[in-house]
Amino acid sequence: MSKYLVFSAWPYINSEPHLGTLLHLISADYYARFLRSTGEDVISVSGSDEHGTPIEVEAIKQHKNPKDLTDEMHKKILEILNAFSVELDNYTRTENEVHKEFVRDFYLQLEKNGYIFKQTTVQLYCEKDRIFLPDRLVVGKCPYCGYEKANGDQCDNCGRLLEPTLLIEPKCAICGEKPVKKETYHWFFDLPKLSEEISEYVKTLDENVQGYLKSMLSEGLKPRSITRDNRWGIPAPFKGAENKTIYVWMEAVLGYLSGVVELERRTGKNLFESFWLDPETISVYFIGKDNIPFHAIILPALLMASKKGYNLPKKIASTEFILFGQAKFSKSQHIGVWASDALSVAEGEYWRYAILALRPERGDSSFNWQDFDKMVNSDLNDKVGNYIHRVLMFLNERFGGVVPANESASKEDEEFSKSVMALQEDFIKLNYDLKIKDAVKKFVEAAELGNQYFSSQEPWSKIKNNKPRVSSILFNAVQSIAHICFMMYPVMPKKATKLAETIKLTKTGAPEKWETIPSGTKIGHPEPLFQKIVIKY
RNA sequence: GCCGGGGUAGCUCAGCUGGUUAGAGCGCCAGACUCAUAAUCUGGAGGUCGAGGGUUCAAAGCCCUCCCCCGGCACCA
Repeated sequence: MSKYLVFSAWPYINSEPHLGTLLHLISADYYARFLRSTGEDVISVSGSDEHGTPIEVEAIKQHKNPKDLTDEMHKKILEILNAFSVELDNYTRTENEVHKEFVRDFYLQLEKNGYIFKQTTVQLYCEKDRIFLPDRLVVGKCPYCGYEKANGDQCDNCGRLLEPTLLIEPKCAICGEKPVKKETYHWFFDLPKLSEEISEYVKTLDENVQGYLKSMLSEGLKPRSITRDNRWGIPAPFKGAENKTIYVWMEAVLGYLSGVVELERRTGKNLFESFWLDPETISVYFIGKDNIPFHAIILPALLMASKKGYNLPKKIASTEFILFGQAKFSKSQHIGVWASDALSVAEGEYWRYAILALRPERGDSSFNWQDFDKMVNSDLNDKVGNYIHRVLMFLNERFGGVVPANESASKEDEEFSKSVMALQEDFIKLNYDLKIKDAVKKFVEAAELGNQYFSSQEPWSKIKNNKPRVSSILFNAVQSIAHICFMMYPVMPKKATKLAETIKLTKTGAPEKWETIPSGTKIGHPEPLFQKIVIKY
């Protein structure tokens, strides 16, 4: 048994989450459930990332207080997570007091350790909105192609990288007024000081992750500013920084720690020290590729700089993007699938299967409704659901719902049980290797084997003259369902739990033996586990 | 421009430490069965593996050149 910290990237809650955001939360929930079902010691944490400029801007647009806005959004997220059966040990938010206190203490410690310095910079400022504008929030005419709506950091039309000062007729993206240059000062994290340690550390990560960091590392790490002139955020703890807040990213990543502190206080168990300070703890981070620098460089560097001996990220399970057809999900262009759209089409657990089976572990993967239709109606309903149902109905009709004895075993039975057990072993190994996309499909493959077995053995015709043989067939078919149930659990916990109740499967762990449901067990009345859905597309 | 990922059957993808006639699912065509939510099972057709060159007894896989798509390039979270 090992200790595991399972984390999902914290969703930034300026808008409703879409499939891509849900992917990490569902992956983390899946993985935590899998690990626990095999007997590991697991803590899973995530939360709403709710500070920073985009939310402040959104609040200005909606004429709301940022806190009221994120209160609403956080509540909505909790409902969404519930609908997708995501039950982490602690899903919290960056507005919680434990987090704020933790972050302030953490940065004071870094200052004490000599990793913080102050520097003056010049930025664009909107006098009307009283806000410093990040590059992206400045729009204007591209000096290269003349595109009117170029952002301060990049022109979407010609793709060139820009500086806000290069824009012709720069305007504030919020109100359209012309911004002014204004001097300000910020506190910086001295990342270069840790260059060597970070370079060494990065070598312990997946090659895929290293690829994304190559250019960053070869160009040399640069200091990273910790503070912002925003009003909405955690007040910076440094002397003279009373009117500054901490840059969202630099505080949100610390939620992985504060979330465990919070959990510890709630449960009264010694969790923080036990998990976070144990170098043997296996920490797994489910994130998108866009978050790699923060998780593979900034977070470890912060942890190193604290000199507390915190567990550095061990496995960064980053994924590529889920595309909608050929296009990237886009809120402004209404491309993609958002949580509430998804739930109006199918229940959350169907989506868990679809999203995990689509996990873009290798390259970008693309979502389309035809495939989703197939995954739900064919994989889940026709193959898995129908296999379970046909077996249990047969058992009900011919054996009064009582699992018969294995009276007349045959070579085919043995082959079948071996194949299913092999699938289960694959399933376990793939999960430990974080090949979730493949692991998730194993219960469907098991049901396919079951359907083949059942069809080839034809118990419905043998029942006429060879009942002992039929007893064995049903015995084996029922056992296979127990194994399917185990593999299905992390994917669709509620469905699997319902199935477990029906077949009287009491043990929750991996069935070690083929014979998991003893002969003589009276199973419950079978109800179809899945329903077909109708999708308009 | 630099860095990274990708380009394999109509579609979605696997295979990529080089080695039998390149695989799966869906879709399509044909057949079987009736226990089951008309579900299932069996068989078939279909690809010069982005382009060209090279290394090798042997390349989808390694090397070189080029083309196309996506992402990153650090005060966007």
